[in-house]
Amino acid sequence: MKQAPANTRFAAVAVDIVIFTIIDDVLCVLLGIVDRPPHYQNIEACIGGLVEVNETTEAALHRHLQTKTTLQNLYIEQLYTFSEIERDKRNRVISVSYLGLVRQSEDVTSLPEGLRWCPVHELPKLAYDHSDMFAVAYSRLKGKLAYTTIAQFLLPKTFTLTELQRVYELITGAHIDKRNFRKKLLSLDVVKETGRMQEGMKNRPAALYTFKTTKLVELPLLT
Amino acid sequence: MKQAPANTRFAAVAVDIVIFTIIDDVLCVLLGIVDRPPHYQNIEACIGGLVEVNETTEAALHRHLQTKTTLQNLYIEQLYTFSEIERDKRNRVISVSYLGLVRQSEDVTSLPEGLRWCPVHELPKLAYDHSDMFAVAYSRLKGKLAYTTIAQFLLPKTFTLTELQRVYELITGAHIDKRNFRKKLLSLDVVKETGRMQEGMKNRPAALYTFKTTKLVELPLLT
DNA sequence: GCAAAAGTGTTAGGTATACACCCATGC
DNA sequence: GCATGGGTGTATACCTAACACTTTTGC
Repeated sequence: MKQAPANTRFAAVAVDIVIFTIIDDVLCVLLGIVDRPPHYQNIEACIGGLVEVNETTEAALHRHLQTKTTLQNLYIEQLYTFSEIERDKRNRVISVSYLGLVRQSEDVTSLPEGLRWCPVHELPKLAYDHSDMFAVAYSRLKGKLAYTTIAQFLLPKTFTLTELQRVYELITGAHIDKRNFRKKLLSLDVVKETGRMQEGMKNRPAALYTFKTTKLVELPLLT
Repeated sequence: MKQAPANTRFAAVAVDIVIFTIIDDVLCVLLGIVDRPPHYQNIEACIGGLVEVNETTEAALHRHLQTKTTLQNLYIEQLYTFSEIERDKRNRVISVSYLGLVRQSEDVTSLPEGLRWCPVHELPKLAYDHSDMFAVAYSRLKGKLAYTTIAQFLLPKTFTLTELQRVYELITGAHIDKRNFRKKLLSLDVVKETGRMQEGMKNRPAALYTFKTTKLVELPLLT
């Protein structure tokens, strides 16, 4: 195993991830119970864990996600590195934080013991500096919504245009005109009709769309 | 001094900074000679250094800037954290990188031995993963130029509108119409006339402007 | 008076916004 | 047939983009 330089026994490096999803028309974030007396008891935080000497921060993140959740196919991007000396009152830990998005689907709601989806508007005070971390993540999400197709990672692979519009409305908090939204979106040439229709609705069924690519595309989706 | 957890003797954490400035109408980046045999000889890199256990990454960055350069009043923002295991062939080092901008002024060109300003279009292959780091920094700079007033940190405190326009043209590589640029800029209400004029020009002297605030302001400065 | 850069308005085309009604389905 | 959300077009205001000449200064 590759060693750190002998004279630089350093702080631990950790990764933490702020994971968003939409459940029942509410934007939620994944929180886990922290139980680390004396400083952190009866308090929640984003999930994460230490980085080993022989793994990248991305590898560490995936390892912690696998051992602590059953979530699959997340969209992940690096967010910010937090290094305040007292950010973890127990030890010196530098944290590389990530933003994660999970598509809406059934298995999202089946979480292991100790984890929960918390609506972002009911967020409690979090352990460590995770309240700041959440704020950075939420701000990044809002920002990227406007000029990328990041919303796709909060929706099922196929979705109705109304569902996509709701993602924008939920996260920006603003009402969007249905006709203008569709006109703009279709002009950007990033989604295509699947030809299939929503089923089991008690009203007129909506056409199902899908993004042309699962990559994040940069373009001004909202003005 | 606060200790790292006993069981987490970790890789070193470093900071590195990609510093841009404009010299003689050319966008340049600060490089320093690296001399670390056997892997890194006769090669340049961005400046940086290790983070100590009892300092934040920002504090470490300022410490290394002070000891290695005479630059003052930089604009600095965190960029990205690089953690590839082999990114430094000598030891495991995670690097928190920063973007730095220095205003054009005389003292910018008086650099200590071993440092130089390299035009971004003549950039050599850099040590470690600093070529990637540069690419991320350059991309961030281009991106933020479009929707913030970040250009102010590449200009003297007072400047002419033509100088400001040149910053945009240099970094985006696109020609901008003078009349449209001025109209847009003035409508955004971020700069004000100082009332003073450029002196010593062999042509008509230009009015000197200044930004209303030295904070970074977010707004669409370019379409 | 000539060279060099500063400064200034108008028009046309495209984009954003505001707005209301009919349609398809389940019950 | 009624309640529910799906789906569609137009008119206006605004913003963007293209474009050329006069002004001021140093030499």
